[in-house]
Amino acid sequence: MAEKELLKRTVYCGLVGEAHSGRTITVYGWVNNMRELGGLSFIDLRDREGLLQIVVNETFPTPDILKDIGKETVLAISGMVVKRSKPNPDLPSGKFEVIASRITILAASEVPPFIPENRSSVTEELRFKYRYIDLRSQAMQQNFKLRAKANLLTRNFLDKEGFLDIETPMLTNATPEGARDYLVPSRIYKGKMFALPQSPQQFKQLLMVAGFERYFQITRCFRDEDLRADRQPEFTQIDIEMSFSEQGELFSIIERLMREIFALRGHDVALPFRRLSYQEAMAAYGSDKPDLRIPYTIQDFTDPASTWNSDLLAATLAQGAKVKGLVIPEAGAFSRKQLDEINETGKKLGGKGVIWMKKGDDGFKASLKIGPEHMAAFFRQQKIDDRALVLLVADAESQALSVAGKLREHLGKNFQDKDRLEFLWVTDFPLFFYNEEEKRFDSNHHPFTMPRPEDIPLLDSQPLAVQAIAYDLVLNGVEIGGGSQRIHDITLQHKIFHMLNLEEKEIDEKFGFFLNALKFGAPPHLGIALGFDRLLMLLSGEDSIREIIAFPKTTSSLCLLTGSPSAVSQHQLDELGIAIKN
RNA sequence: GGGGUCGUAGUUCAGUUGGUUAGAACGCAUGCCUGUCACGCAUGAGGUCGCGAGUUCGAGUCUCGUCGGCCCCGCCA
Repeated sequence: MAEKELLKRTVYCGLVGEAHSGRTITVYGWVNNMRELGGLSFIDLRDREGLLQIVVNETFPTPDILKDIGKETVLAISGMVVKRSKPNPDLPSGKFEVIASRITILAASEVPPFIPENRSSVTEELRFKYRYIDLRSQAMQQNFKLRAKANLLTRNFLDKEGFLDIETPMLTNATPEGARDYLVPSRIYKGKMFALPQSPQQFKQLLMVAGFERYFQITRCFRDEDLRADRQPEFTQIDIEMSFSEQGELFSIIERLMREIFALRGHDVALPFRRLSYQEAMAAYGSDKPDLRIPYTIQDFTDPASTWNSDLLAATLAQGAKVKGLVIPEAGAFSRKQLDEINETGKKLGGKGVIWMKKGDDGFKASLKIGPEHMAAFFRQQKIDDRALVLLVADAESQALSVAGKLREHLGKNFQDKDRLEFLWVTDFPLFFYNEEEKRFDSNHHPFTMPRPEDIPLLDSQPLAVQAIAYDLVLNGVEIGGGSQRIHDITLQHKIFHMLNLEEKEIDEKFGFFLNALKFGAPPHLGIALGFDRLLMLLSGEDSIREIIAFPKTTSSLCLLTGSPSAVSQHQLDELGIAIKN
C-alpha cells in the first residue's frame, strides 16, 4: 500500500472551537459513530481530546469512500469549520462541525468487539483482551492523563524540596522475609537467581549512606502474591528517603505533596492530617487502616455486659473475653433478615456471631436473652439513641476488635462518599509480631525499622511491647503508604536480625554488604513509600487499581492481552540450566 | 490453598419440570432515507450454550471434573 500524503493536523477534534470557525482544518481520529441519512452523512470523529462532528454532504467529491468507513476506522479529514444551527451541548466542540472536503482512510478496522464508550457494559475479561480498544474510551484517557499529571507534579514537587531522582537495580537479590519474590535466573551463573525488587529498600538506604541526603524514585515493585482489587503483582511506588531529619518533617512534606496531587481534581485537602497511634486505631476502629468517613467507632461494653445476667455471655467473659460494640445510628429499624445477615457476616469474618440489641415500638429486643430492664439501663447510661442499633461481639480482645472493625467497614458502605477525603497517619506500630506458624518474631514493617529509643531497653524483656518509629498513611480506609525511621547503628541492626532468628551465616550472605555499609558512617535517615497506583485509584474515583494501570494482570496473575506468563523454548531453559518439574 | 459468584449469537442478556428448528435487544450486512447526534424504516446473516466426562430414550438445563473473569479469606505493606 502506497504511503498516503499526510496533511499536518490543525487541531485535536475535541478542541475545535470559535478560533477555527470559518477556517479549513485537518483533523485525525477514529470513527466513534456514523449516521447516514442518504445524501447526507455524519461522522463523529474521536481523538484523545474528544469528539467532533463531520458532515459529508452533496459538496463532498468522493462519497463512495463512505462504504469503506465503519466504527473505529482511522481517518484524516479536511474541511471547513462552520457553526452548527443546532448545537450539541453534550460535546465540547458541539457548537461547531466540519464540512468535509477530503477524507483519507489511514487504517481500516474490523467490527470491534465493543465500542470504547460502551466499555462499562462489557465484561472486564473482554476489556482485558482488547485493552487497546478499552483504553480509547474517554474515561480511560482521562485516567491516564491524570496519572501523567500526578507523576510530573510529584517529580517537580520533590525536585523543589531537594530530592534527587536516582534509579536502583531491577535485578537484585531475593529477600529472605516478606512477600514471595519474582526470580530471574542467571545464565552465566547457573542455578543462581536474581530477584525483582519488592521495593528498593536497601538501595535507598545505601543512597543515604552515600550522602545524597534526599532521594526519590517513582519506580516499579514486584511481589508474587495473590491479587485483589487494589493489588497487582507489579505496581508503582513513590519511594522517598531522607537523612538528618525526623518524622514530623517527613509528614509535612508528604502532606503538602498530597495536597498538590489532590488539587488536580479540585480537592482542597486540609493540613495537617489526623494522627492515631496503632493502639488507638485498633481500639477505636479494629483496623490499622480505618476509614474515618464512617462516623461510628468501636466501644468497649465489657463492664455493662457483665451485669446482664446472661449465661452465655458470662461463660465467654469468664474466659477473659471482651465485649466490643458498635452503635449504628438510625439502624434500629433493620429487619430480622438484615440482622440475620449481619450475624452471618460476623461469623464469616471469623467471629462467634453478632449479638444485636435495639428498641422497637414494643420495647427492647435482643438476639440474646437479656432482661429489658438491663437494656433500658444500658441505653440510658451509654446515651444511646432509641433509633440506633447496637451490635456486640464477645471474644478475645484482638479477635473481637478485628470482627467489630470489619463489621464497621461492612455496614459503613453508605458513608463512603468518594468526594470526601479522610487522610490519617497511623503511627507507633509494634516493632514485631509473633509468627505462630514459624514460632518466632517477625518484623511488622521490615527488619531495618528503628525501635522508639525509649523502648530499646524492652527488646530483651518484652519484645512485643516495643514500638517502632513506623507509620502508615491511610486515605479512606486504603493504605496508601508506609515507612519508618531506619536503624543506622550496626550493633542495633545486628541485634534485630538475631531477634528475627536469622542465622549468622544467613545474615552475612543476605545482608553482609548492608551491615558493612553501616560501618562506614551511615547517617540517621528515614523514609516512606507511597502506592502510586492506589493513590491514583482514589484520586480518579475508581474502585480498582486495574483502571489506572494500562496493561494490568487478572486476579489470577494472567495477562489476557499477551497471554503471559507463557512457556519458553527448551533452548532457553537449557541455557539457564533449568529443568521444569511436573 | 479456601469460600462466593458469573460463563448461551460480535456484545449484553432471556431460556419454564430435562423434550420439536435455542430467543430478544444492540451491533453487523443489504436496500431506502438531506440535519442526524442512541437517526429512522425494511430485509437478512449470525450459535463448539467455556471445555471434558457422566446420568438419561433425550442435557443449554441434572451430576462430577476442569478452564477463565470478578469479589472476599488466607497470603501480601
